[in-house]
Amino acid sequence: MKPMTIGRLSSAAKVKVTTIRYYESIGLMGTPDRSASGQRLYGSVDVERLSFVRHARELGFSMDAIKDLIGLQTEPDQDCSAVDTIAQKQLAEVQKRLAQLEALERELKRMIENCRGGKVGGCQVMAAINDHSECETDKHERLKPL
Amino acid sequence: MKPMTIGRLSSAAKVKVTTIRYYESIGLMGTPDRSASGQRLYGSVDVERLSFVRHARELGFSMDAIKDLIGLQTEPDQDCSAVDTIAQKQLAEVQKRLAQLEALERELKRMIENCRGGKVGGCQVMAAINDHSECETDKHERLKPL
DNA sequence: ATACAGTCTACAGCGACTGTAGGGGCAAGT
DNA sequence: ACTTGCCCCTACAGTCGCTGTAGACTGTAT
Ligand SMILES: [Zn+2]
Ligand SMILES: [Zn+2]
Ligand SMILES: [Zn+2]
Ligand SMILES: [Zn+2]
Repeated sequence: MKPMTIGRLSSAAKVKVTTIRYYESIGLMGTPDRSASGQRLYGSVDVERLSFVRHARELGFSMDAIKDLIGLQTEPDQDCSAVDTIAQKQLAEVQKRLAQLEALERELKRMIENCRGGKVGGCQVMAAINDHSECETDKHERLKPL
Repeated sequence: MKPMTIGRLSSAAKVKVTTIRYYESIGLMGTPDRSASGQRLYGSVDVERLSFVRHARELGFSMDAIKDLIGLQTEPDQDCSAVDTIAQKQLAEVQKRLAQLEALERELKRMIENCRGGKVGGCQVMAAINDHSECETDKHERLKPL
């Protein structure tokens, strides 16, 4: 149960040192104990918490959603429907993005297939970017990070 | 052929006024003429160029790629293979992101299906986020914006 | 004792915008 | 001529989730 420094936590949880400090700054990791010289000290509970955050990020959850999930984790007697709602929202986001990207894939493929080479002036890829008429226009919503 | 103000260009090309000024600031739109009082003045060629940029953005191309495409557009006698290479790279990006998101979808679905309700302490969604062992780990690369 | 790796704070930068503050301009209606 | 109200201008801060940098200090191994 001896405390570990931020570097050890970093390799245990596979989250970069700078990212851990960033998470602390946005209130995701609480304020750790400090050694006499001011170094942050962590325990195994922090490894778990940080691994949880990492996996949630890998699943595409926003920091806000993760804050909510961590809040719920500390109240294990509450009904889990709040958790499931967050996960379902995330699934819906992922599926929406999938639909958008599938449309992009079709459009890009079509553009590339139509091009028979030659000069830029006659390139079908260029023409297709210039011309919106072949779009699945409703799929051209803003692509946000996910 | 009378010039239009930035607002007219904005509605003609469906790109926000602030975004047009931003594109100018990063060198994507050249430096427009100005009226005596300093207002930007555009012509129909700018509508086309800006629409091209918008469609390329909607297709997920980065600003750097779009700069390259615009550069190529002004040399219509070159071979179009450079264009096609950019488009193929973009398609590859889209397909990579699709694979990642499909893995996320499967993982989220499985988590949600496994949850039988009850308290947070026993929630399978929480458990699955805590436990990486059921992951398609290789699909957990960083999700970058696209 | 010295070298080297790790840690500290504070701040700037990324991409692709969006929003705000505080001003000036322009056409139509009265 | 004057007012109303929208349009335009610049310059800068904020968004998200980090990442990188600078410069100083600490901890450990040889
Ligand atoms: Zn081509
Ligand atoms: Zn399209
Ligand atoms: Zn549940
Ligand atoms: Zn996973």
